[in-house]
Amino acid sequence: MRPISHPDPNQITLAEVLYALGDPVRLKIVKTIAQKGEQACRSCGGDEIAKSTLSHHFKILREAGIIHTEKMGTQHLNSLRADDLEAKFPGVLATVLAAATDIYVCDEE
Amino acid sequence: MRPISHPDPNQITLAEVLYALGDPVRLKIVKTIAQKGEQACRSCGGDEIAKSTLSHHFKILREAGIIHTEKMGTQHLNSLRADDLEAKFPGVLATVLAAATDIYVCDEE
DNA sequence: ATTATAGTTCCATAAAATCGAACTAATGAG
DNA sequence: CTCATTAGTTCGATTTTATGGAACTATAAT
Repeated sequence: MRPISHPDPNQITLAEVLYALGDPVRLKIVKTIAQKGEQACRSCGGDEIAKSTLSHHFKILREAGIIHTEKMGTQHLNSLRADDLEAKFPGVLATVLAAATDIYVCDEE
Repeated sequence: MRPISHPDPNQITLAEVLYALGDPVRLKIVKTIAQKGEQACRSCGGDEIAKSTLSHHFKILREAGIIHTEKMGTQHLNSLRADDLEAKFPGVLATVLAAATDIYVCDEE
């Protein structure tokens, strides 16, 4: 297992951020973290989606600079890089989250 | 050539909009229309990109509900559906456009 | 030590993007 | 009217990306 790497703020591009947000599953993950705080990967996705696919979605979000992933025991805690994003692309994450009314937050414990 | 169809406002989804915006070429097209008004397809894309690919990008934008395409003689005029988008997802398009400082507008005549 | 949990990685398949070439539709020149 | 031009679309082939199952790694708990 390779170490978890995150892009520097100056490596984050708008197109990549929007692309990462442009998927219902990832939008749901982001909204869940925004509303409920740090989340483990498994707490998003329900049973509908394969573990490997979920892992892939988190990778896309991480590489786009949207989330920060930290190892915590057996699980990975994911948080939003809200400050970095706000500094680079003011208002984008906030308006997107506000507009995501049709996306339901994950309800795992 | 099939007639040009556009989604109703109620068919427009946030994920699809963000996905459509999540590509440098399409972001450039949208920014160009926003800044310079209605544009023909060929006026965006320069020489780097194949005609068929450009056509595909316009289709993605159209199907996502971001642009409206109207036939005008031999060319197609594309305009932003800014009002529809603002009504559905307030602030999203505006903040994205404001954040797209690294995207250069097309300079064709 | 063994078992369980959380993720990742690998591999094969399915879906989407890209581009060249052939096509369609409207315009304009002769 | 016919022929050529311009603007886009559509088609088919190739490349890229997504998805999910199976095997693997790492930490924790019993």
